[in-house]
Amino acid sequence: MLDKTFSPKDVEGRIYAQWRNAGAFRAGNRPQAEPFAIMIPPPNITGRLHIGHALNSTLQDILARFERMRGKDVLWQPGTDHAGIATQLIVERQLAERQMSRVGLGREKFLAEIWKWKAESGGAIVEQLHRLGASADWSRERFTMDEGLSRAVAKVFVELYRQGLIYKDKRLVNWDPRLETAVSDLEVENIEIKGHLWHIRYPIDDMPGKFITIATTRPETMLGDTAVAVHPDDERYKALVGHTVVVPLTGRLAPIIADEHSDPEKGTGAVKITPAHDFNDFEIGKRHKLAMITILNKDGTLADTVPAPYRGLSREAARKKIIADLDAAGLLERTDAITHSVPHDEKTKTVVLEPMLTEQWYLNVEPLAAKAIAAVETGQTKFVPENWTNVFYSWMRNIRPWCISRQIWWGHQIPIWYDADGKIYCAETEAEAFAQAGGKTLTRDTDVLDTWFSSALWPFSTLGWPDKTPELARFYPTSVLVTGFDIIFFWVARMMMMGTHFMDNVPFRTVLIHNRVLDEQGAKMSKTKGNVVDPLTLIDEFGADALRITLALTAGQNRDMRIGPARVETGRNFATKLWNTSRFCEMNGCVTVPGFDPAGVQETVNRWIVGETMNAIGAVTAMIEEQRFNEAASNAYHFVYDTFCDWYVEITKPIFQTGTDAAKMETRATTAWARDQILKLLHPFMPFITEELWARTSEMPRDTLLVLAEWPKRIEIPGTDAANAEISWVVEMIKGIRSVRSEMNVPAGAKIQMLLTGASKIAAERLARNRDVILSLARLTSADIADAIPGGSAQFVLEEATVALPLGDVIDFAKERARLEKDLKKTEEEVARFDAKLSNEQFVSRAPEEVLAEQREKRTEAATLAARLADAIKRLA
RNA sequence: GGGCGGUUAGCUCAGCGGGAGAGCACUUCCUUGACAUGGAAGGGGCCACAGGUUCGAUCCCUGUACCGCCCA
Repeated sequence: MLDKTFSPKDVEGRIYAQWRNAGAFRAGNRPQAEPFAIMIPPPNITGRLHIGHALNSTLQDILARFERMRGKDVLWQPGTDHAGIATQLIVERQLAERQMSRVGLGREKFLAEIWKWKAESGGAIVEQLHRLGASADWSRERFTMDEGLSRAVAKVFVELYRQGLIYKDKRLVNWDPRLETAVSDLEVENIEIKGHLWHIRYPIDDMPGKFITIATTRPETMLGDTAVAVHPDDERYKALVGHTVVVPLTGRLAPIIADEHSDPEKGTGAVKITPAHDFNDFEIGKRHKLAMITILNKDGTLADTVPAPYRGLSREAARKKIIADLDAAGLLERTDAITHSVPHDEKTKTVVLEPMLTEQWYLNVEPLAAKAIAAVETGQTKFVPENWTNVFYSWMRNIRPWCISRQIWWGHQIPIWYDADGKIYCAETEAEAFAQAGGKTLTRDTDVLDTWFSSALWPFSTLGWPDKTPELARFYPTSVLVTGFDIIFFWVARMMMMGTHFMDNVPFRTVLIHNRVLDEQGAKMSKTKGNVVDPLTLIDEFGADALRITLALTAGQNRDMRIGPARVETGRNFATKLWNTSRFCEMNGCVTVPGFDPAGVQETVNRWIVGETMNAIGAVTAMIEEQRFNEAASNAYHFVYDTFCDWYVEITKPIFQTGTDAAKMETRATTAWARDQILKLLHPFMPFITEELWARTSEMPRDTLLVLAEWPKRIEIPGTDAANAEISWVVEMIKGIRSVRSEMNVPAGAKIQMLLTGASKIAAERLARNRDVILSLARLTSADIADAIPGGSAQFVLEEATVALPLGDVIDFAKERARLEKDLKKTEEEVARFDAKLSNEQFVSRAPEEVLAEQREKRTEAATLAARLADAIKRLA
């Protein structure tokens, strides 16, 4: 006997182990079947499961379980990435606590420390995915720093190098002065902060007493100024172009140049140019062949290239001193308070990044992007929803060279070696490089590659590339990638480029972009705000199934979704309902009958639920196929809750109490069958509870675990339409009676009589067949056909007939009249609306015939109802 | 500045050319033999605004306002 409620925490761990022991998640078990592959967007090893992962993984799992049940050979490829910067940061911090440092340890020992950390803490997120029920093939779990994946990285680098697409260049990069490494453009977060616009006078060298005033938000960079620029058409400054200024505090002479970049509307219209510390200025510097003076050390302090008083100062201190010094010199004209956006590091959002002139490795991604764009244009890869295609295009069409080197140690070290003369050798292995160099002494480039470089290879490196493995042949291109819109640039774009370039085929057929998860108030979750919803807490409190079905129900076609405990309660309540309805089935002896044929049932209510179940199967299947998860979940939810629990189970209760043996037997079998279909339909959304019920609702051991059971198929069953008409009639009858009872304040316990007048032969037969159900669910003592309606009756109209409830003294005539008149008024308004439409010549002549017929039909129905209501009111008097 | 999304019941959202829907919240009633993590019955909406297309617009088009996101 099932317990009264479902206890997720007692079940989830056991069931998950059962699935894994059965090898249920393994790919490759069905060599004859159609393959279906999903690549997990690898979470990074420093990560903890957040609600976004929970949504992402739930959707992938729904697809994986659905396709597995449909008989496909499913590969859901799991794994993690090494998160170069984040991981190094964590381990460095831990070393600092032990009074140790990265540099102190040296590269080799430091890397050993990271591997040690990875072994201890790097698997947390994987464990958390297990708790969610993720049915990934863990036997194939990969890590971007694995031997095989590292080999893929080396091979890709070498090939791209040989193709001339990877090159070294000295240009501006976004520099993180705390980590002392270059970071990607995408890892820069521009944050609006309050600052100042300082107006500074630059004396003109050959015009004593004359100044040109520039405006800047970063006065400290003036120490690296090598020009002042004005717009060529700016009349105010035309005469000054070609003259020279003396850059204050440095005494350096710098030309006043004309360049379209200067915006006459902004500031004073004259801008200082610091080519080594500003992206725009860098371009201007190149155009005008200006000197590029780097004034910062790698740690962000001022370098020896600046005048002595400022050397070694932090950027902040230097700014303060410079402003004070300018002020003292009478060169500070004005200070405006403004807000402007300042580049910060994405991780901590506390470090101001600097454009720095450094030598880095770049990948010329333009030719790769062209292939990726073409693949989307020709429909080889589709974005769902489609409008994300434009986001992809706009990024790809404006793509810039990708700076792939990082000045850190944790990651794939760049496969480049230098000899004593600085000659470059690029090879997949050290031995190969030595061979190339003819045995010369070589030193390896100390930089590592951007983490995304290896992530970009994920769809094929995890399948064994560069080896020609069977998995690669079978599962590439993968079926669908499920991810959030925030990483279209980061990851999707890069996988598309590497996939099309190296595999000559797209990495995935569909890119499914899901919602971004906000908190219950609609705010972006962040640690600093403290509004992070922890999925594990939700799982502890409500169960993984409750969280999953809630996520699925909420995952609509809009951009955001909100999640919090209050919402997950809905899912938990649904799980309880499912549990208890199964418990009810059990108590009434509903056990699965082998070979049960749903087409063979005789009882109307059974034929009806068979038809409804088929409809639900059709709808849920179609909606998952269309990747409309909320629609799929919602269809399943309402079928189970409304159709099965609220009506089917209630209608069959009298059969179990007073029905014939044959009716009981058939109803038990049908109930068990419908319940089994429900467990299957819900399995992708709520795998734990359905698996548990699958096992516990069967007297005989099941042939298979539910996870491997066959997805139900929708079949046309003859006679379900008639059954549906009859049960709908019964339901309307019961609802009508309940409604009148409630409005007339008939006590819930009081049993009353019902008389059906004006009934057709069909209605009379329906009443006879379903009398027990109606008596029970509407709480009646009798339900009979009558010729006339007794006085003191409450009434309502059911199709051609009128239902009368002789309430005698109980009835409040004024109230009853008001109730009927309200209905009548509504119905008459409806009739009037249809009349207006149907008397519109334009409508009658232009609307399609079927619409016209439909409107006439509806008009007739409404008119009939109105007439009956009018009769009912007349009888009251 | 460029691009994209949103504006529907108190809240969160579905719907998307021919009779306004769900969940939660709210009101009333119900310790009915699966379930109070439950059941029954209700109240509540000029579908942001203004034009246009159409026989007909919450739905399509244009514009406006406001909110949000991304990019510069």
